[in-house]
Amino acid sequence: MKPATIRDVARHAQVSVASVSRALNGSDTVTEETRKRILESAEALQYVPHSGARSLSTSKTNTLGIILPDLYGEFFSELIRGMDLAAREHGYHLIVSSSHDDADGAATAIRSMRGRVDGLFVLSPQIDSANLATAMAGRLPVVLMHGGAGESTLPSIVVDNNGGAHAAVDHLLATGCRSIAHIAGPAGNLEAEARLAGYLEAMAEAGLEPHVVEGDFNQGSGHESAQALMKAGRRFDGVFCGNDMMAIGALLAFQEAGVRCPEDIAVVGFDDVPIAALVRPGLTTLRIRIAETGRRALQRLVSQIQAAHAGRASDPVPTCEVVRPELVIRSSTRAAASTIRAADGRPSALKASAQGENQDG
Amino acid sequence: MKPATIRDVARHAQVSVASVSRALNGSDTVTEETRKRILESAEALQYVPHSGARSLSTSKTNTLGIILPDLYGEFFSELIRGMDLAAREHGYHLIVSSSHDDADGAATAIRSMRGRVDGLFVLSPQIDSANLATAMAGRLPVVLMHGGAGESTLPSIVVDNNGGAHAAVDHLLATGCRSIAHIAGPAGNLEAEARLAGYLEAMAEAGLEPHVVEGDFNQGSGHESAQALMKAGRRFDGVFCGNDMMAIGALLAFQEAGVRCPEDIAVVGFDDVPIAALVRPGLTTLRIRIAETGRRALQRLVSQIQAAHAGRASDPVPTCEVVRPELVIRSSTRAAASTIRAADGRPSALKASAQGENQDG
DNA sequence: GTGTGTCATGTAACCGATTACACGATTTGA
DNA sequence: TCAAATCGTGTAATCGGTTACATGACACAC
Repeated sequence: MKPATIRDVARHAQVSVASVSRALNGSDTVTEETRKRILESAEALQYVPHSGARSLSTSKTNTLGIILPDLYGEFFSELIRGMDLAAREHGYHLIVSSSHDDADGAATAIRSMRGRVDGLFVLSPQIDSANLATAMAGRLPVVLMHGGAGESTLPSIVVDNNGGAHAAVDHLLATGCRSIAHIAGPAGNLEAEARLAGYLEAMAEAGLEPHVVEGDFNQGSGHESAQALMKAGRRFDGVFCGNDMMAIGALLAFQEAGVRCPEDIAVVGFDDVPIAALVRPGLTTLRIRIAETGRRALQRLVSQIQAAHAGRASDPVPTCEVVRPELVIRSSTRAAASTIRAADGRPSALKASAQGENQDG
Repeated sequence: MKPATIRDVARHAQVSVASVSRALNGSDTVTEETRKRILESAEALQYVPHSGARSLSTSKTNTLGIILPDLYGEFFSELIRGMDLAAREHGYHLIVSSSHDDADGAATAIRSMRGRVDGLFVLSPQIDSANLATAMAGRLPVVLMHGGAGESTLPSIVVDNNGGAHAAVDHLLATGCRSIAHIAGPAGNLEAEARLAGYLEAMAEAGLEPHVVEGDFNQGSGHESAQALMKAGRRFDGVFCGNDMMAIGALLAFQEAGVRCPEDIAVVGFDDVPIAALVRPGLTTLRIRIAETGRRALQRLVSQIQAAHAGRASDPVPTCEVVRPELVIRSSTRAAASTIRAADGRPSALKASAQGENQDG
């Protein structure tokens, strides 16, 4: 009835527990014949090593934890997909804890994971969670993933939100826009703030007057903000939205008001969520290869763990890896001025759009 | 340097390890004063109990595993969100293993989780994985989640795909459609097959001639299948698609061909993914409360574990819980015939659409 | 034949928590 | 005043692996 232990297997195969352990872990010197006998016994008894016992003696759990914020949707699952694939290659399991919308919740989650993971990913769009992770995690290897600048004292992977915002504005400029507004994400969200900063910088560089409306990253707020823009005293010919969902809300608002996109106003989003390729007009946006980023994050964490295990405390200089978003041009923006003469259609935009239909690269 | 153990805490607080254990697990009788001293020592030493050691002596891991197929996107993250919330309430952690597109991969994942979880969720749209789970899991409590009929010998939660398909066809009939096609999901997928069966039954009941095109659940195949329908000898006034993504592909194909929806052809999807409310026209579909389903699945598994622990082997009759999808009417279908005379607009449809805009209820 | 080295295998200590049982101190009741 | 009950705390066995070290068999060299 009770699950078989290593001693049961040893008895059944008429060898010692040490031999069983050696045979099962492949490593040491065991005769081919005894190994075979042991494997057969293990099979016969349906033996499964007790991970707790193993982790007790090796002081490794082969498990990594992921602390996620409350943002759900495509981003979440894509990230985990990439991580999981990589984790399996390295022989790790993944424990997730999602829906932490505040720093306290994240702290509790981190605490409850300590002792059962070898390393931790912390995704914290909230401002102070970064420091918090430092405090909570103690000696646990951590990889931070957030959208702020690289001022953290921990190894991290960040999206170059600032650069992405720059690229968005530059693209709008290149397609002839001169009056460009920004629908920003919620204050206090690092990603949102970095994108806003990038927008402001790019506008300043171009010598143009910025105009910002604050949204909350949801579709509804994009809709409202777009209406606010249309009511504003000024006429805009381009909008850079803090993320795709708000951009889609804005597209709908323009459509309802009879404002044509991109003829009257061009729209750029951020993230390249799958919906972005499906709405009409297709949304020009900045793509982040999420699964790929997850994979890289995992490799970072694993090599950090190995380093820690090998003696070296950790990276002397915790490096901050940057993921650069990539501009995906679809029909919500006009073709760049330089290509507009090439054909009557919109060749480059169409091509980019078609390419954008398939997920992830 | 090394993490503090319970003995370190005991020494620091000048008590025995037993008292520390008791104080930390809340349960037993400990003087308020010693408890306080112990908690202080634990805090001072940054003590974190070793989960492996604990699991060794209690033979519990407080961890549940989730085996997921390769389907990614909203469904995945919503499900885990619901599960995770419930798991936290019950004091459980969640280990995920995703991207198992075949039975072998799932088997490997199940094997590698044995011994480190107290129970397992298996999501298996592939036909034979159900039996496979039985074989692999051994005495481990399992909750199966799939879309087939309830013939399994294990406790399971299934979506009533057949009934949902019925409802979709009935709705199309009620709005006046008489020539209804079905864009099916891939053969071999339980969900797809149950939806197809529901469609065929409903059509037979209505005495109508069915017409099926096979897709693969992706947007692209919906697009192609819709084109195939337009080229078919017959003219259709309604399409029921196996899922929302294919329905969206179909909507685009109709739009491109100048076929109006819902005037020329009405479209119904399945799943109610968030995009469904965002496309124009808003997609009428069958909503599954994914997060809620995840929460219920978790409670099932936990009570099963408790039952097993309390002595009873498991449910004598493994019950199969059914989740009934709910029809969400948006503007991709006409209003039902009975309400069409109520006003010139499309009151019931609009109302349902607005309601459908907010996620999950 | 004895010594030395190699190699497969066995013995037992250890990892860190839980908990049955033991123990001593105090309270309660007759 | 003594026996019994109650209560807080300590001691040590236990969970199931891993692994340093011990052991014994055998080969080879002298």
